[in-house]
Amino acid sequence: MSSEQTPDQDADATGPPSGSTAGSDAGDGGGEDEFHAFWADAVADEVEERDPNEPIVIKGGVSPSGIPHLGHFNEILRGHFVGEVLRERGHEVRQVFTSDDRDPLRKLPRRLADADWNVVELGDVDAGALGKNLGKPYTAIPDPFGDCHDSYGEHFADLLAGAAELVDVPVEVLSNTELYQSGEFEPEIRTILENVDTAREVLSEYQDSVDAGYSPFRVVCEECGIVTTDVTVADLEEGTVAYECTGITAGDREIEGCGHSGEATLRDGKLSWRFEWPAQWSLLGVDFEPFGKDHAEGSWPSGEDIARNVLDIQPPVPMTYEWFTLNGEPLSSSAGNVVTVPEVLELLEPEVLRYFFALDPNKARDFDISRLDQLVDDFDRFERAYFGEVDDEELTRFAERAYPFVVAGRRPAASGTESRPVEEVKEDRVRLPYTFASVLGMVEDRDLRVQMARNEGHIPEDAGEDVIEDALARVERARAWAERCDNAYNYRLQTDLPEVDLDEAERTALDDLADFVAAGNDGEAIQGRIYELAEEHGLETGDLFAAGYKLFFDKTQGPRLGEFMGELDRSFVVERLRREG
RNA sequence: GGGCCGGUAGCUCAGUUAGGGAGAGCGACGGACUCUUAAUCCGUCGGUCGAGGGUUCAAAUCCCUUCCGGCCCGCCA
Repeated sequence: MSSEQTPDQDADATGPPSGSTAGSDAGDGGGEDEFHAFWADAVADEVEERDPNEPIVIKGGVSPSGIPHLGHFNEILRGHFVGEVLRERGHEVRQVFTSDDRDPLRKLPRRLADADWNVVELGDVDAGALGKNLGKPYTAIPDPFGDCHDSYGEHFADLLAGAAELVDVPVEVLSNTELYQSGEFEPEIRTILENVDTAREVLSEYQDSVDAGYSPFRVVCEECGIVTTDVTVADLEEGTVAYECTGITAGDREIEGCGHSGEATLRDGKLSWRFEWPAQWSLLGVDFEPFGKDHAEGSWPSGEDIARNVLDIQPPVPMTYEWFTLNGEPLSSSAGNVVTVPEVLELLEPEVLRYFFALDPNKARDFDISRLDQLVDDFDRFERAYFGEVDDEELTRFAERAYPFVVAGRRPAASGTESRPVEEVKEDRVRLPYTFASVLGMVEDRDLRVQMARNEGHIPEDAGEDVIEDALARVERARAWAERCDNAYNYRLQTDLPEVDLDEAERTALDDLADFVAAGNDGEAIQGRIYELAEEHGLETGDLFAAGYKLFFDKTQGPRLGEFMGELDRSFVVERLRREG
């Protein structure tokens, strides 16, 4: 489970899959542990050791508290890779994702996103109306963007599911609220309430505040709608509880209750998180669940205990993932340090993003947008390693195993819930180096981009049209990256003559250069000629280059000028050098 | 205070499962291309493997201690 408010998690770390780290070295299976180059295989081993029933159930979950961001994708993609490995081993796998949407809204997020991922500030919606819903379940709060969804909770759960589909991970989203309302959760709630003394005893070992008055079940007040905690069992046989709406504590502030006293059924409330999580395992038969490191020392140990000693089930195989940072800072919805999946997919291919999550979950990583070129380069190298083109044994072992899962996601089939793999491994695929792609992004013309790529040997002569099209797709993304970061690749060939202020020597030098270009010399020759002309006209080379850059890019720096001009239409270059248009 | 996870080159990271050569990419620097101008190619530099101790013929890897960072041990996810 990932979380809602806090600096959200994300990183990765295979936690101590129960078997691997701590515990079980003493166990039976010594010797059968195989080395795996891909962590998902090691996790899959552990899942298989449980002798799970088919289908194997992999779960994740999150509170739909606000904009789904990249951190939440640990929850989805870590499970996805394990699921894919298990499928490959012949198992039937069901990957579900609970929207923990009966959780109460504890504070208003600073920013929201509409159904099309447009991020808006809290002030752009009716914050006052939204603020009246503190303490109420997400599914009991109106969609802040009007009627696009039935509730706040559904709005953000839907965004998350949509984002998962963008990276070809189909997840089955289950609403907690529905599980409660439909009565599906009742058996677990009953078991816990029937054994409430044991339940308290178990949890009290992990939480000091648990005393004889603690109720694992909370009720949504029929009067004011908040999730209140002052609950006592009235008649378990009838399935009713009594409550008094005394309010709840949300972070540093108290949400006042209305004081109403009433009775409610087991469908009208929710289990506290520490019980809800194991109850989900029980109800859904969960075999594997990844979670952020915040849970590793908190709710996981108590959940495991509750599963065994209150619900009498075997807890799932756990996996802790480390959180990652964004641009060197913790992800934080409140501080605004978040990036969404659609945003990221404007900058790189889905498989590169999937690759990021295929790396060791146990290591905290930084998702640094200013250096995405490095991530993409790493992915390209990883890809080449799969095809045996990299002299690196370790990387090759990892790539041979993980690459097919990284490039091949799944999409729902036309009917039913079965999914199918997409994106076959393509051997003839051309990947333009990312920074080179951003150089191509300086020009608009598609044919010119192709020609430049061919000249540099990045596109083979025999490349088919579809291969070229695929390769060019990266140019738009690299272009978007250069613009977003406004970095050394953010130059744009100016279609109209920029305003330039040149001195006499510069003008004559440029005129001479125009003649040289007009005579049909190629890019390399032009590049050389610039140096000669600078000398002949008593100019600093830097000044002449700057004049050239000014003419073509309206900046004082740019890519290798001569070669670049050599790629362009000759008459255009000549005209531009003569400041004629 | 207790616990979990990390710490390997300027940067991003492999390598720790099972002890034996300290590695890659990028960057930087140098060079080539008539050329100081971010796309190509060649080369070089670059690390007390956070620190200290122990075990061992041999430790980045195992053990102990310790420093730094993140997280948990309240709430909540």
